[in-house]
This record gives sequence, C-alpha cells and structure tokens, in this order.
Amino acid sequence: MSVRTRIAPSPTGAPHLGTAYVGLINRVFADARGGAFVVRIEDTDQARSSRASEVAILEALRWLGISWDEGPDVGGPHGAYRQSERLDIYHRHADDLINTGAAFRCFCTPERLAEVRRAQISARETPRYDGRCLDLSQDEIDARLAAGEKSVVRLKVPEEGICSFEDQLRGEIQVPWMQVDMQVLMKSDGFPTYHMAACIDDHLMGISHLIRGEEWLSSVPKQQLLVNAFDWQMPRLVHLPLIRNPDGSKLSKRRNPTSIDYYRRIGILPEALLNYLGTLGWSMPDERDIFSLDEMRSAFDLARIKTSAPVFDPVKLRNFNGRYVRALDSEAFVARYAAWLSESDALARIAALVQERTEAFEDIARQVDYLVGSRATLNPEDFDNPRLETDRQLEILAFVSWSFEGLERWQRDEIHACCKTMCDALEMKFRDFLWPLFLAISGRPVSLPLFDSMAVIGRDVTLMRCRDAIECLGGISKKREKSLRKVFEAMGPFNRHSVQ
RNA sequence: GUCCCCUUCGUCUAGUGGCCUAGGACUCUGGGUUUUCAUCCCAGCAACAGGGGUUCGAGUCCCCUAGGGGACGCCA
Repeated sequence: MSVRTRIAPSPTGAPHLGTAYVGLINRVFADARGGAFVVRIEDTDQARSSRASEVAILEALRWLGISWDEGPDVGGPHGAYRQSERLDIYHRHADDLINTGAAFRCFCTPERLAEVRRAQISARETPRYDGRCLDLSQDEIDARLAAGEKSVVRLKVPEEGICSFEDQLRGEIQVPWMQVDMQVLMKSDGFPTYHMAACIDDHLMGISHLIRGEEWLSSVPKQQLLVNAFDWQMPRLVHLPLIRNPDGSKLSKRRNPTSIDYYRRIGILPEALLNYLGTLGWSMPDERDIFSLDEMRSAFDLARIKTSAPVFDPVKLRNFNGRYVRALDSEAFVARYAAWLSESDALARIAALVQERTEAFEDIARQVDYLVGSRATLNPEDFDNPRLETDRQLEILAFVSWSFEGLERWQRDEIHACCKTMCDALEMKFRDFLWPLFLAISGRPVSLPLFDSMAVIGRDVTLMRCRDAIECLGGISKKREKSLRKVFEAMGPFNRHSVQ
C-alpha cells in the first residue's frame, strides 16, 4: 500500500504554526516512505471561511518550504481539493447512511438542543444528543421535509459497548460508546461537518496515514462508525502532541503570536522556523538540533515522535534563527536581508511617507526605525496623558485589536475607517483616541502617519505591538476582558467597512 | 462534571531493564577572546511528579495517587 498523507487546514484565519507543524511531519513522513502529501482545504464553515485565508495559508506553507503533491492550486487525480466543491459527494454518502440506517434525520432546533445541553450540564451529565428524532416514522419525516422544516443528518451511535482503535504512537485506546455523541453529519445549510467530510475525503483521496493533532483523538470513534458504515478501511492513526503556550494550554494567540506570517515579518528565516518546529516532539537519532528539511526527511522515523506536548519557546526560536543567520555567507546575508526589507513593497511605501519629511538623508533613519525594525521598548510612564486615563487607553487598545482581527483587507483606508468609526462610537476626539496607538506602533507619541505605518508593518506585527502595549500598561484581567468584550460587541461591528 | 491522552533540568529533548555518578540544546551565572557590544570558546546552576509493586537490577515494565492537557458545537 502506498503511503499518502494530508493536512486539511480550514481557511478561517491567519496561517497557524500548528498547521505548519502538522504539515511538516506529514510531508517528511510521506517523503521518508516514498509517498505523496496532499493539502485539502476544509471550507465547510460558510460563515468563517474565506478565500483570502486559504491563499495566505498556502503562501505561508510555500514560504516555509513545505511543498505538496496534490492540492487546490496544483490539482491532482483526487480533486476537488476544496470541500465546498465536493458537496454532491457528501450528499450521496449522507443518503447512503440514512438508507442503511447508520444515520438519521433530526429536526431539533438549536434552541432546544441548547436547552437540553444546559439541563444535562446542571445534572452533571455528559452533554450529548438526547435521541428525540431517533425513531421518527418515515411518514413524519417526509411530511416535515415537505413542509420545508430545517433538518440535519445525525450519526447513530451504539448505546453500549466499547469502541477500540489503535494509535500508532499510543497503542490501543478504548472509549465507551456511551461517551460518544450522535454527531451532526450534514448541517441544515446543506454543508457537511468536519467529521463527515474529512472521513469521506480521506477515503476517496486514498489517505493511508492520518497524522494530525491530538485534539482529534476523541473523535476517532465517530470516524470509525462512519468508516464501518461505508465498509471502508480505517487509515493508520497518528496523533501528534499539541504545541502549547508557556502556561501549558493549547497554543493560542492570546499568549503567543501563532501566525506564521508574524515570524516572517519579524525576519525569522523559514528554514530556521522549520528546523525549530522539527525539534518539537521529535529529535534526530544523533541528537543534532540543527538540521535541514532534507536531513529530517532522510532520518525521519515515526517512532521517534514523543506523545507529550511541547511548549513553544520564542526565545529558542530566535537562537536557532541567529545560528542560521550567522551561517549565511555575506553575499547571501545581504540578499536575504534586502529581500526581507523590500517584501510586499515596503520600501517604496516607506519612501512615500518619508520623502516630504526629509531635508537630508540623515533624517530618514530615525523616522523609519520602527518600520524596518522593532520599535522601542515602552515604559508605563510613556503613556501618561492628562486627558486620557490608563483604563481608557487599555480599552482603546483592546477594542482596536479585536476589530483589526476581523478586518477584511489590511490597507490604510480600511484601518482608518475602522478606527474612526470606533472613535466616534466612543465619543472621543480622534487625536486623543490615537494617542495609545501611536505609542503602541511606533514607540513614541509622534511618528509617521499611523495607518500607513500599520499597513507597512502588517496586521500580525500591529496586533503584537498592541498586545505588548496592553501588557506594558498592566494588562487586562480575564474578568475585565469579558466585560469589555460585551461592551465591544454591543457597540457593533467596526470592521465591516467597504472603502473604495 | 464525564471520557481520553500525557508526566526526565525553568523550556526543548537523549534515554526502549545494567553503558545513568542521568547526556545535549535554549535560558541564566561566572570566566576567556574582542577598542565596546554581539559572536566564539571554557566552566557552572538545574530534572527522572509521589507512592506501591515486578526484577539480581527500573528513568526505562505494571498498578494507584496527584498534576497538566484535550474532547464533550448545525467550528474545524
């Protein structure tokens, strides 16, 4: 049997380090076994998926040097590689499941389900579907369907017994069927859920080894049920440890920059990032910590993957990157630095900002320092402003960060419109509103135009600098954040501007 | 709460019953080289979660406890 692996990112945000990590292991394993590696886009969440995110994810992987043999951009014999383009396949399979009795139609409303869940939680039970629609008569189903009632397709799950499966890293794992919920397979919008789509696609695309994050371990029983219902073969399962924040929780942007683009923007070399990722949960047989993708490929062995979850350490990443940078010969160093500086036209955009403020070229460097490098380290006193209390400044920084995350296009006019609307909603003078933002972005109260600056340094770095400013001002407690979120959401969306 | 997974220096890891007086890397500390800084070199601090077994022998195998994490969505 030929080895085929895949990653299946969902295009719902910035390219995530976790995607790169899982992608790296899948790529390298496929190569070590002479197999193929597939990228499939899981865009079954209509509300959150975007083509921009898909493009960004593929571009980030490419930048890292992770290539794929089949995918939405390069095609392949098992297409389409975008789930939204495979809807008919899922519908056919859903019908099969209903016909064979492996699944059933469910008319329960989200409201009722929420109610059931609440009751179960307060009764200290595991929240799961209560089986209300399990035994509807065919006549009733037909009638309600004909009446245009919304419905979903749910998976039938055994009432008792044990589900047993094998993980290549952890051995046999047993889960009581009692613990498994009657998962929704087809949503009422006609789109499949992850469980349905991934299972079918993995089979149809001939995936031999499912190498993915540990968060999927508990969904294996559902997948097994589906595989058996279709009379297919289960792929081999490899559940990778989850990369974690310094506090031990699953890696999230709350505590760390998790976007691959962020590391690209601050000047991390792709080969250094890939190397560092390769040392998480895996090690070279000879204990070398610096190794190339090719070296990892030829030495790769699944058995050397650890099952305990590593902490992502940005300090060590920087150390790795430093070693790579210093190993460059001087010509390559210049070339790489120049390429980084002029990425996405930054130099030209900076020049446009700085030219009219220049009498002699010697004036330039100090104006653009925070655009071509990190900004100055801030002290709490830097934010002192008689017209603006610290709390107010924190609020502005938090609100702005939140709305930036959802901003569709990262361009000066959009950023400006977003801030202006929010400023008006807060009934503040724009000048005051901008105070903490200038400090956060440039490190000083006066700098080159703010929104152009943000556009130049990019969304991820902007967000990171805002977060850092918030920390500098003493941070925001979980409790405070919660209440601020409410206020923020009540004020309405600030990131839906359509600026020409 | 329920189920599942995990547990070696602060962090990433080596270790698959005797080679372990537990090794390497990052961080930190001290020293050397360097006009400064950085690099580089040398040295140092620092760990088998706890308790029971199995065995001549346990970081390595088994059990219990504790701790951590994940899942429990018409998100993936």
